[in-house]
Amino acid sequence: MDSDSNKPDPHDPTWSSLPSSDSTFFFTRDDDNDLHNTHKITDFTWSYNSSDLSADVEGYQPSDPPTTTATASGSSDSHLLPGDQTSDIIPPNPSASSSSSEDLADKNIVVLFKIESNIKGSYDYEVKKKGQKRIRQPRFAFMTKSEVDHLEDGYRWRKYGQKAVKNSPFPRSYYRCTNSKCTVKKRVERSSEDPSIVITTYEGQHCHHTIGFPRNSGFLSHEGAFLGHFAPPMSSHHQSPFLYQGMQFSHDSSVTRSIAQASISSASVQQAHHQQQAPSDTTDSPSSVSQQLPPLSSGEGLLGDIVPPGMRNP
DNA sequence: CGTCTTTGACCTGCGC
DNA sequence: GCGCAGGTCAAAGACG
Repeated sequence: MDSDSNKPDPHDPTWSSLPSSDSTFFFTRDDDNDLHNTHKITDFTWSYNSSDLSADVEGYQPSDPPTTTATASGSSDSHLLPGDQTSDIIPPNPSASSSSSEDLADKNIVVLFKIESNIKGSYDYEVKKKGQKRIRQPRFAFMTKSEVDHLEDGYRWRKYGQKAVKNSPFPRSYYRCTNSKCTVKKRVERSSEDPSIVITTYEGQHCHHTIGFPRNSGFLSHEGAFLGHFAPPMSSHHQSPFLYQGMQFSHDSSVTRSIAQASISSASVQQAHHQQQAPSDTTDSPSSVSQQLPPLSSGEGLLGDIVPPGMRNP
């Protein structure tokens, strides 16, 4: 019964589903995880593909190995309704993060959230469009406290649309993976309630590697080197060095990698920002985010490219 | 010249 | 059927 207490129960008043568009649900817990009021790191990952639904959830503590791991699994063959799917999914254990909430609040990072439940109760639903069937793929959304709207995640994206969102002063941007064989899309929008939070929704799964050696883009060159450390080949089942982040990837979910990479990118930005704001603050845990990353040259690389000039140290 | 962003038009689903 | 909102297309322009 203990494990059930961590499941989002629609009848449990301590769990709530934040309103969001379409069929996306952000589960949070009023007593501990109010995304609008707290800035906690609660890193966890999801593995999700067409034949198997599973999730690895890990509480993250800066100085300790992951203390909480939960796994939920299911099968698309079971024809679960959306509610059933999400109720099978175990969100991060609030207690695992609460022990370090003071430190984590300083990191100024929000993470994230899984989701996905498909419209109309079907796992994959099809929509006829000009004689063709369009398959709506599973979606994953997460929230990141970031000043950067479009979080880098190791893939190249082409923006194909932007729309104003009702009841929100911030537009929603639509991106598509630039790989012609890849159908992954993502939406990026800012929370209307907390403009510092970026909501990114991925749809689909990459069928290719991240960008290892991109074109002559300064950012991507650094990023490629960065991801070269972190992103295993899709065929690899070795443990990812992302364990440094308290994350663990299961199977081959490139979407999961995208999410985690974006989260780390954001974490790096926020960490840089944090250091810039309080350069003399040495009270951070020695295993804070940036210190767990492979060394990057000072002011260069990922941080140097992501962080707006105004945020950088001179 | 290739790539990417912008942006108005268009398409689709849904509620009334 | 109509209107609204979300999502997508594609032409035009910007940029390196």
